[in-house]
Amino acid sequence: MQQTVTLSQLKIACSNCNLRELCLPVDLSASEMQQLEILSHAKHAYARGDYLYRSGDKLQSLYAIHSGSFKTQVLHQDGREQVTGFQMVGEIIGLDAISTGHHSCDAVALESSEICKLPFSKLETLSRELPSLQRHLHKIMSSEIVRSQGIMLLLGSMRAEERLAAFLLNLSQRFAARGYSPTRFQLRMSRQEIGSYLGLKLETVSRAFSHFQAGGLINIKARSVEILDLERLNATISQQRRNL
Amino acid sequence: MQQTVTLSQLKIACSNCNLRELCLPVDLSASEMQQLEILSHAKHAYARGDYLYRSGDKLQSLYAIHSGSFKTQVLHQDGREQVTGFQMVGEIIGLDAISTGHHSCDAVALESSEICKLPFSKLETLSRELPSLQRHLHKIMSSEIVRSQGIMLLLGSMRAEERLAAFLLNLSQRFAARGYSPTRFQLRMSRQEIGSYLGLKLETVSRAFSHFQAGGLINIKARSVEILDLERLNATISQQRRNL
DNA sequence: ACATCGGTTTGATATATGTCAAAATCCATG
DNA sequence: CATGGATTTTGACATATATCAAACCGATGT
Repeated sequence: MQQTVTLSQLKIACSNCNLRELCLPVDLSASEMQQLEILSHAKHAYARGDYLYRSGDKLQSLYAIHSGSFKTQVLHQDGREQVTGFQMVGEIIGLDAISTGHHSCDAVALESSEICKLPFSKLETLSRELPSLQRHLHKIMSSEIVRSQGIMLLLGSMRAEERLAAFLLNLSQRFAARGYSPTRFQLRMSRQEIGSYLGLKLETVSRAFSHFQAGGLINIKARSVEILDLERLNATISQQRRNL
Repeated sequence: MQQTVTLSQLKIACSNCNLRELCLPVDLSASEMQQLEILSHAKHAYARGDYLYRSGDKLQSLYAIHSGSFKTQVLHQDGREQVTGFQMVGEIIGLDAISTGHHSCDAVALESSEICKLPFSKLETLSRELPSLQRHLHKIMSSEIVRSQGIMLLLGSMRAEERLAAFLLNLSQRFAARGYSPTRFQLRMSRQEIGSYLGLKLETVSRAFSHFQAGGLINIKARSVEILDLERLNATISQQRRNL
């Protein structure tokens, strides 16, 4: 017999560990809830620069970011590196390791951060019993696929300033979704890292920022950003055409 | 009571529908096998240029390519398009739709092709009962994530000829894995499409091909490719450095 | 307060790739 | 087998972004 819990109870359970991405507004029995909770009790701290995992590490867990932020990067043998994403509170990382059982990229803390580890084998077992968890896991993975389609579009067919505008707008939305200001925020990453992510050199990133500033689109001083004109920033994308 | 089937039986079942990616060398009971088979009986034909699905279409199935090949592409509102992948026999497409319940890209046949539809809801139900199917589904999704990391690296930090070399080598491996020659094959896509995929203009693709040909790395005439020097083609990548 | 060090901005110049255009080739169709 | 439209190749030139270098700035620690 199932004793269902209310949505608010569930939310409290979630906010314990801030599993924004993992929790769904679904009915779960109390015992199911408990099962879910055992997944996410341990919390681990990382300092700026710490590796959450490295390419080649064995798959153990997925990682829910409880606070702080991370970057993921892939390294080519010759030392080239490419930042593949910036992750913030509530996002799940580590999905790359499911494919081979070993991570295919590094995850590095951009600031002091806390992580909830979600042992993957437990997650798999549990998601066989909880369809809504299963569904959600699938959605998280699929979202990551969709996200990377967006990056491909960006890298493959946008020019420098369009890329940077897209980047800023994406951050803006994600901050907004977390209840922070969509127009004033701190960048957690360097120009170099932004450049790597966007397929640009750091100087190009810097110049594009300066240009946006000169145009009155943003205010930027070092790493603190204020978006002054979301409208025009949006219009920046898809203005300069480049018919690939 | 479970009556397990042998590996070879399973392979036969797979080769029916060529679900290279979907089937695992695992023990399944005969009834489980039957369940799996009901997924994959229908086969559908597509002609060159036909859409398998379009961006916005509702998620119905995942699609296993039984023969032929496809491209996937995302469209930006302004008409810009980016090819996000070329898929061939045995590969599964449609994963992008799981996230929102609607497809986020188009899938277009590059030649006459046949598709096995795998109704996603059945796949989800079934994978709750068959852990090895569950695991495999997860692996397929994760592989797609890993693949796109590779594309990001390519688009973000390689130069034109490196990209094209990586592209050719990737095709070569995939043909080899399917029992075809790794050194002689037909391209199913135009220079334009290759360019879109690699973030280059078609002229640049053409020039790079010509350059490889002049260097004795490949023989290319229209869409038929012969790789003459896999070694040096490999070395092309990671030679010209670009420290992003 | 000062020195130091990474990160950022800005300038001058170089270069890879895009753009435009024309010729060559391929392929489908009658 | 011939024709015409699409695709591909090649050339000349333009341009966005990289490269190299110097100055600037802000945080950190002495």
